[in-house]
Amino acid sequence: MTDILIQLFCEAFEALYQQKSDPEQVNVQKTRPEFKGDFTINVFPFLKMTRKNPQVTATEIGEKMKEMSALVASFEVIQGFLNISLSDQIYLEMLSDLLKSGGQMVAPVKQTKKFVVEYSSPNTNKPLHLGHIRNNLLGHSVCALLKEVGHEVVKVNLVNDRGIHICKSMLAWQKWGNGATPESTGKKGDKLVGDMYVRFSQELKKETEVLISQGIKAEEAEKKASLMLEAREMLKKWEEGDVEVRELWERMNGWVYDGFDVTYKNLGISFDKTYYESQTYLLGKEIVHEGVSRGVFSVYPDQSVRIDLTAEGLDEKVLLRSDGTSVYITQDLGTAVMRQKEYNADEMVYVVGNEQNYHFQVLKQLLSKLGHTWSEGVHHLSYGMVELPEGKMKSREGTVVDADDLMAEMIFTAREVSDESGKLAEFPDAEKSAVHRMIGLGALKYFILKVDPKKNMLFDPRESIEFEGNTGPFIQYARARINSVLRKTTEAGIDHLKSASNQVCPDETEKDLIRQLASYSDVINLAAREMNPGLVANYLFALAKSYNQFYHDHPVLRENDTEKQLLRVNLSVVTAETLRKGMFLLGIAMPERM
RNA sequence: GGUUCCGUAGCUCAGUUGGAUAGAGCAACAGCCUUCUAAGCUGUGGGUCAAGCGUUCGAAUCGCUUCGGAAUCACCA
Repeated sequence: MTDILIQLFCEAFEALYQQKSDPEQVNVQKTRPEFKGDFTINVFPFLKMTRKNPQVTATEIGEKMKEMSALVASFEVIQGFLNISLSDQIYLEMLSDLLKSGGQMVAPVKQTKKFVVEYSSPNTNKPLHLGHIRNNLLGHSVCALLKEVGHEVVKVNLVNDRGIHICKSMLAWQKWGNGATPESTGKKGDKLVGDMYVRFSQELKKETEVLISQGIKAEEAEKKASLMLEAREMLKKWEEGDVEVRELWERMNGWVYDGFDVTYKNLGISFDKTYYESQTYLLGKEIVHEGVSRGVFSVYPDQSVRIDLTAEGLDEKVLLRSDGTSVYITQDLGTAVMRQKEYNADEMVYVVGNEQNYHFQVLKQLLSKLGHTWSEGVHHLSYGMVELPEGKMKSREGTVVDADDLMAEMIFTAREVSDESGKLAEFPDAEKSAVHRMIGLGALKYFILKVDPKKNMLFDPRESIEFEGNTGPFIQYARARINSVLRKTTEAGIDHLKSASNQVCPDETEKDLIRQLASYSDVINLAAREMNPGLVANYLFALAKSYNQFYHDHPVLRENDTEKQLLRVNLSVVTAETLRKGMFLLGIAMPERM
């Protein structure tokens, strides 16, 4: 819609002043409610070209636009703002187009690309928590958005399955696990392994406290503790391929994956491909060695490999330890190169918390130094931390919010609220719990996704399970009510696939709804470009709110004028579909009734 | 100390190429169900957009400075 107006404006401008106006400069926005009109164009940027005052310029352009197109019904000029009122006919056409396309279609981007998006990236020493939830929801939604606008998307997970952390869990299991398995304890595998990790930390703490009391410094004590030495020894054995260690490692990681699968399934998250660091960590070394031979990286006297990035505003970075082992960035270098070889992507997106901003700056810089032109497409989708009302989550203080527990609580609360209302009373139990799930998870997902990804967010458990106001269930409810209306109109034999005739005049509320519905495609495109699902969430909330206002005083079934009734049915159909599609892009399911 | 990000109503957040009198939700208060699902709708109160200076027709938005908060600057991941 705005595209058409911009074009019309430019044509009118050229016809009037024999000069071309830059379409980029044309600022079209919704007219503020206190003024008459539908869309507003600001003429200030063009005054230098017209050499006339704002009032005259806007009036002249307005008149020309009206003359050139039937789109413009009338206009008003206030302080350099050209407020254009569109004809009723246009609104009916917009609605009819939306209806014909089967609800909502998103205009594809001009240039489609291939994206590889990495998200989730868990460690196998502890269960998924609230922070992972934000990551997973973001990754999932961004992928859905990119696909929706026409890009090709490969969703990948990179599991950090090796390293000292998992050795700690393994060691603790050997020492204090008593042979416990998920089967024998009935515990989820990731939880069991997580418990072992906690146990290790506790025992290590005890040991270091003893050492400290003997006068050894804290840092030293942790390094010298026998448990730590044992863990390191185990890591070494792992790297050497020790059969016993490898077997235990595979067994315990297997438990973790079974546990993760359950959590992912609950959350509705999936991947096209899963990478494991154990299979990729060696690749980075080769790349670093190659970099050395090409003079990109330098070997220092202590045999460590480094690069000086101070000229780029960064610091000196170690790429290989003096003992020749790889560090974090070495691995990421390897996986990036491997992944690019495999997929030849135009864009490589990493959904990773903002604590790693520096890391990704370095990674991109290194890839570029190595001569990989595709490093331009490396993009760190950095998101803010999730904090609790009492502060940051700290595993030491037991304030970490477990993903499984959180989901279960949300669903439980949904059940309570639903049972209290009695709205699903005559539903079979299976269907009821399915709806409770959708509501509970809808609340959780929406609560997290509505916030701008790059900002830190506060997760207040009390607020997250609210089902009123700007929440997921509010939007689900709006659609469930529409469904209810549509069921009844269908029963009454009203054909909602027929467009309303052009005899009807939509009122302001109805026009407002149509305008919002018509902007869906633009919103999705913007959200995809910015990789910001929050834009979709806010749009859907505003749309649901507008529909609720409409619903309140625009009866559908009881409307006697059949043309008006048809218009309202059509509005309801398109709104319901828009809400459903939009929420789908956020990974949120919509109950038919609630 | 260097770098990056953030600071908008009591609380949580919108506000996207700089546009009219800065908006929602929650919380508070007052109304609306014999009428398509009240998980809804309507209204009231609530602001020095952290502070200052600058850029210009116009700044929450851009620049500089200051204050406050966060992250990071590992031979951890």
